[in-house]
Amino acid sequence: MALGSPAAVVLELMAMGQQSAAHLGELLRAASSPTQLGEQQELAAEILRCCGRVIAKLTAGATGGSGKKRKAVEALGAAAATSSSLPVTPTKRRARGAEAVREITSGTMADGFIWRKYGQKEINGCKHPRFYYRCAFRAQGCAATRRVQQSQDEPAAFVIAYYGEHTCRGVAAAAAAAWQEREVPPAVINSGASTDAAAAAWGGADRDTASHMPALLAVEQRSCDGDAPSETSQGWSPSFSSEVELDVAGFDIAGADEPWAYSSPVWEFLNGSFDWESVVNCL
DNA sequence: TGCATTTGACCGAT
DNA sequence: ATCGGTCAAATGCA
Repeated sequence: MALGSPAAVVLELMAMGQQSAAHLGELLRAASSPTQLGEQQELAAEILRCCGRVIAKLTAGATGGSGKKRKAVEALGAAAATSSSLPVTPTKRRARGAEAVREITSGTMADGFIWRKYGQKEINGCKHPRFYYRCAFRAQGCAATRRVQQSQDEPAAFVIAYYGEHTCRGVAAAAAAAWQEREVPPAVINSGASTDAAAAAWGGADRDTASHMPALLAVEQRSCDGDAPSETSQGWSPSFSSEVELDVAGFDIAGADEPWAYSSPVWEFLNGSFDWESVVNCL
């Protein structure tokens, strides 16, 4: 299945849905009374099953998918097994082993947010290094960070722990609105090949900067003052300058000429303009 | 030349 | 003392 093809888009969306449903299940378990629990849990489980069936169908129907890609898909399915816990107020230096706001296992590093890498560390007892990212809108006061660790036994999977809450959603949403007003022409989907798991997880380019546009950001909007990203010098200006390559949930978008211009099948899905007919034909 | 990324150093927690 | 998280100078790329 070609990366960026309609079927790939559906696969990606289903994985996102599966992840969300799993998270919802967690929340329900925590918030519901025992009497409500059964029905709500069943509903969440039903969503998971539906997503799972679509993913299974698409995976089975995929032509010539590499082993690596398959693994990534499997890992996405495994992402349903997520856990959430207590919120943590970010401090300058996080206490070792401090609990993440959310921790997931995913076949992709794409999560709809824009991250900037600020560190990498070899961790005792881990084959793979650990990556540290913070939100690209740190200058606007967004304190969200995440820690990415390639899974020991499943190289195509990444354990992603999130710390702090995003307060930059309003910025991204405003940018999205601006984009829609401008009716940017269709962007080019970059489906470049990748060799290692990390690169694959980024959808072909091992670049985290400006790579994951707010598919999720636009869903949940929260205000955050500040305009375009502006932090500079020693690196806190997100790289949405002239030639931006964007990647929404794993699909690279090249050719946008606006800092916040982005277009992708995933985005089309989210704003309701997705071409379902092509998907049906594809299947 | 300006930018993002890399990587060794630093610092706080255990 | 050790380990993990962050900082920031050095480096590389467009």
